[in-house]
This record gives sequence, structure tokens and C-alpha cells, in this order.
Amino acid sequence: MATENTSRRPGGGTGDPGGGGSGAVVNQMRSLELLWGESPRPRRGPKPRLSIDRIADTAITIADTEGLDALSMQRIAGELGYTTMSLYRYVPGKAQLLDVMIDRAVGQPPTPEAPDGTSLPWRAQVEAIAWAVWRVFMRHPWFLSMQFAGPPIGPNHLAWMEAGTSAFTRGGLSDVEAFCAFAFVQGSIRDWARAETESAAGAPATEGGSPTAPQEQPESAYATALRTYAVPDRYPTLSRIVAAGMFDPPQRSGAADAHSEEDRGAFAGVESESFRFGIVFPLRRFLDGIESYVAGQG
Amino acid sequence: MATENTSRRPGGGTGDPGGGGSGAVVNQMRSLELLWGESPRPRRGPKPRLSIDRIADTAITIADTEGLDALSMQRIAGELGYTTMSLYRYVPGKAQLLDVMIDRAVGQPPTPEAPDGTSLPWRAQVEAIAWAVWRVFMRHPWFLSMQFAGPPIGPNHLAWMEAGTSAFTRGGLSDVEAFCAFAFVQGSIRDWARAETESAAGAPATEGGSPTAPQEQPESAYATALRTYAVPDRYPTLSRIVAAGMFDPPQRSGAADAHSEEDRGAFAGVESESFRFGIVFPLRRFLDGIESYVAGQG
DNA sequence: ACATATTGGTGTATGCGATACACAATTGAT
DNA sequence: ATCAATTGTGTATCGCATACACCAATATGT
Repeated sequence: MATENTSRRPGGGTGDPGGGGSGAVVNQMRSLELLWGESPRPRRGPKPRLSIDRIADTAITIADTEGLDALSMQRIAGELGYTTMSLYRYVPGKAQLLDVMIDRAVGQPPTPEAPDGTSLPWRAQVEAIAWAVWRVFMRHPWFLSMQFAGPPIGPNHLAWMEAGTSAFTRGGLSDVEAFCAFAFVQGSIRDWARAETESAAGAPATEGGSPTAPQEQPESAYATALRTYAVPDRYPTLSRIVAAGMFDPPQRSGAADAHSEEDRGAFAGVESESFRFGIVFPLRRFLDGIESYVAGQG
Repeated sequence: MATENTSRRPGGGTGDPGGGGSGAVVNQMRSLELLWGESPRPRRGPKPRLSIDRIADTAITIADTEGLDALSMQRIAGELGYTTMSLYRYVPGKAQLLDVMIDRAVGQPPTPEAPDGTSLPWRAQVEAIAWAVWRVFMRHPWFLSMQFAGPPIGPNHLAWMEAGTSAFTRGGLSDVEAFCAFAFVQGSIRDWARAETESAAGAPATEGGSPTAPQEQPESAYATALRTYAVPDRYPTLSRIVAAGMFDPPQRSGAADAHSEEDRGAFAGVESESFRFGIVFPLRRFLDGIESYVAGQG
């Protein structure tokens, strides 16, 4: 059951029994209001004892710890010591809560600087942001399973886009080119992170077994499946990759050694082998290509 | 309501009330069996009148047409003229059905060839596959909202990986490098497609309005939100991009004109502006970088 | 041909999750 | 002090995935 997860836009229950068809739009606006902290009108009733932020933070904690499955309105309310329905005084629906969660979870983008305070060269900036993006995804794996770039645009999300795009702008790209370039990088990282997270899951639950077993690090279900089905005659390239150990559990895989001579640049301290070999190599090629493009335009 | 969608791994209901904790693993194996068509043992009971494929195809049609929300076991069964529970004679659960749906929906990758039958240069092959990936996503937008690279690995999924990876291999990359490169490209496309799909949604439902209204093409909720919140002082780059018309409804946006001089290469016939400017530009830079990397290695 | 073990199709029941609705307690504005 | 808006709560509804038990169909062993 650990692998299972439900994702955004639940839509259970009765759902908009009322009049016309603009309910979704209204909720969307409500979501934006929540995200941008509008509607702080002085109230009249009893002082609220909860807040959207507290609810969202609790929800994030649950999602971080136990995944999106465990995230139900009842669960959140229980965690907070309130009734389920009390949450609906602060959030119009679960979907909107998820929107708020996302923006809070991404947080502020880093503002990469060299130790001496000067700003880094653009490539280093891009790499720093890329690494930061990766860390966010790893810290909150749940939102790899939900929408992210949808209409509900929060202040933090925009800040990341701004930071990433402007890093490319400093490399000499036009605004639009830079936007596309950053989207390209971010999308790749996101997808790689998703694959990483999902394949990490699937290890059989350790329930009845000997609890003193020395962490035998079983290969992931992903790896097992690949080893079984990626047969050489139908999938020659893939089978070679599998054989090379690409999908083996971390630490000193064959693939890692092949590249260990490469300079690490901005990723010197990066401890994730997956990131290093899945993202850094293509990213460097991409930045090379950008550089020569800009040079060619000069 | 149209924007809402539920995603993979539903997990509703009672869920594994029985003994140990290995139920998930068993189901996963069952899923792989389904995907790879194992267990065609001659049966004894009455001849099945349904089939996994028929169920999956019906499900795909529903998802394509009405989105993942509308996809319930009851709905599928109703469409087929059977009871809900009859489906469970063919599929262990909804999650497994989704796995099968994915693999059927992606289908076979193209085998790009020049008109004269010779094989294309590697760059053209990569671009052809990239475009094919995009089209698959556009044809089945629902699986942008669900997992995709998870442990359930189907034959078609592997075929795409093989095709994409080997295209890069022909460019001179090592197997592992090629795999990462293709993952990089595929992830970007997937993410861009997701953004595209989601921002395309959000147009107010056309219910009560005048049906003869001349398709006024309202800008997406995404665009509206950006125009509202991407203020120049906090998000200078983004606001410039928005002002440049990047998020305006298709056809002749300012961004498009800026690049219209560029040669189209493998994408000559591509009618999607979004793809052309969001994917093609970064992809070309990426391939440039790969080329110079390979050249530099001699 | 017959008995038997299987398997397909169905009806019913369970439990969960989201959320509408109405009521009670609370408190700022008049 | 009075009133209206607002919070917190209890209850009810609806959709959904799915367990379970039953009957009919059917290939296999006798």
C-alpha cells in the first residue's frame, strides 16, 4: 500500500450541485486569492483559531511523511485537533488547499552568490538553481505526483520562474528564449526526480521478515522489472544499460565510475549520484549549446 | 469541473484487509503479467466475453474524451454494458488497469526513415521521436496527470526508451549518456505538454452563454493570472515575457514572429506553435551541445 | 455421459473520502 | 445591549473502489 497515492483534483462527493457552470472558475479565483493573501478584510465573528498557513503546513508534513494517500481532510483536521468541516472555513476545497501547499512547499528560490558576495557566472547560477530545484523535489516528493504548473500560480512559483529565467537571460538569451530554456531544464529535473522517487518505491514492505536483516538493499521493483523484461534482442541498448548497473541501488554503480573524472563545478558537494549522472551531464551539454548559440549570434 | 482530475493509485475503499503486507507487491507483479501478456493458460470455466484490451481501450476512450475524472470502474462497465464487478475478473484493480492503459496509449514508437528508405541522421531521428512524444501526450492528455515511469514497465514504454536512447547512441554517446540525454529531452517535453494542457484548461465553461458567440477565444486562466500577478517590480523578466504575448492564445503571438526565420528542419510540418517555440529551440541547443561534446572526445 | 473443479458475471454490502447544510457559540459594529 | 457576520460542529449524502457470496457455464478426468 505504500506505493499507492492519490493525486490532485479529487472531485469526490457531490460536487457543484448548484446552478450554472462557473463554479470551477470561482474556486480558481478563490485559490488565487488564497495564494496571494488577498481578502484580509476585518471580520466580525469569533476570532479564527486556525489559519490557512497552519492547515497547509500540517498537510505538507503529512504528505512529506506519509505521502499523498494519507492526506485527507479528516486526517489534517485530526492532526490539528479540529473537526473535518472546520477546515472548510479556511479553504474552499481540497484542491485549493493543494494549491496553497504547493506554493508553500516550493518556498523561495535561492539567490546564488559566490563566497565573496559577487554574483556567479550565469552557468553556475543555472546549475545552482537546477540543484535547488532537485532538492525541493526530493524534500517534497508528493508534488511530483500532482499538477504543478497549472493556473494557480503562487508568488513562490513565480519567483522560481523569475530566478531561472533571468539566469539564462544573463547568459545572453532573449527573455522568451530564456524562459523556454529554463522550462526545459526544470521539466527534465522534475521528470528525472519523479522516476527516481517512483522507482525508489516498490521495495517490498518489511513486515514479517527478520528485523535484524542487515539492510540487504533489495533492488527496486523498477530494476527487477527491467532486468526481467529488457531482453537483449528486443531492447539491445536498454539491456546493455541495465547490465551496466544503471538501475542498481546507489553507491558505486558502474555508471558512476565511468564519469568520476569529470570536474564537478557547482555540484562539488552534491551527494546524489542520480542527479549527478542523470541531470548534470545533459545539463552541461545544454549549456554548451546555449553558449555557442549566443556566441554565434554576437 | 472540467479542470478537475483524479490521478493514479486510487486506493479508495477497504484496501488490503487481509494478512501480511505484501499485497502491493503481488499486485505489481500481476500488473506486469498483464502488461506482458503472461498467464494465457487454458481456462476451465465459461469463455470470457470481455478482455483486458477491450476494457483498457474503453477506458482510454473515456479518459481521452472526458478526462480522468470521468474514469470510474462503474463508468467503464456501463460503457461496455456489464456490471462494475465484472471488470475485476480481468483486472486486479484500477491501478493495474491504469498501467495497462498507459502502455496501450503510448503505442509503438515511430521508426523514422527518410523518404528513400535510408535511415535519417541521428539529429533528425531525435527530433522525430521528440515530436512523436509530443503528439502522444497531446492525444492522451490524461496521462500527463498520472505517473508514467513507475515500476510497471510495459513493452511499448520500453520500446520508446530503446528508440530514443539508441538515437542518441548513434550520435556518438555512450549507452548511459544516451539514456540520460533522452530522459532529459523526454522529461522536458512531458513537462511542457503538461503546462500546455493545464493552461489550456481553465477557460470558463460555455453553458448558459450565447452559443452563437464567435469563439472569442478568451485567454487562459493561466495567462490571466500571470498578467495580474507577474508585476514588473517583483518579476521583471516574467512580466516582460507576458507582455511580449508568450501566453496569449495561439496564432501569431509576438514570440512566434521573433523566431519565424529559423529553419524548421524535421519540424517543417509541425503545426504546434507551442511545441515549436517551447521545445524546438532548447532541443536544438541541446543537440548542438551533444555534438560538440562528441566531437571533443574524438 | 457424468461428476467436479474452475472461472465468468452479478447483486449486495462495506468503508472511506469530500463536502453540503443547518445549528450553536462567539464577537465586532451599532 | 442588540444584531449580524463568522467560526466550529454534527449530521447527512453521494460517488467510488472493492470484498464476498452466489449462480451459471464449461473443460477435464472417470
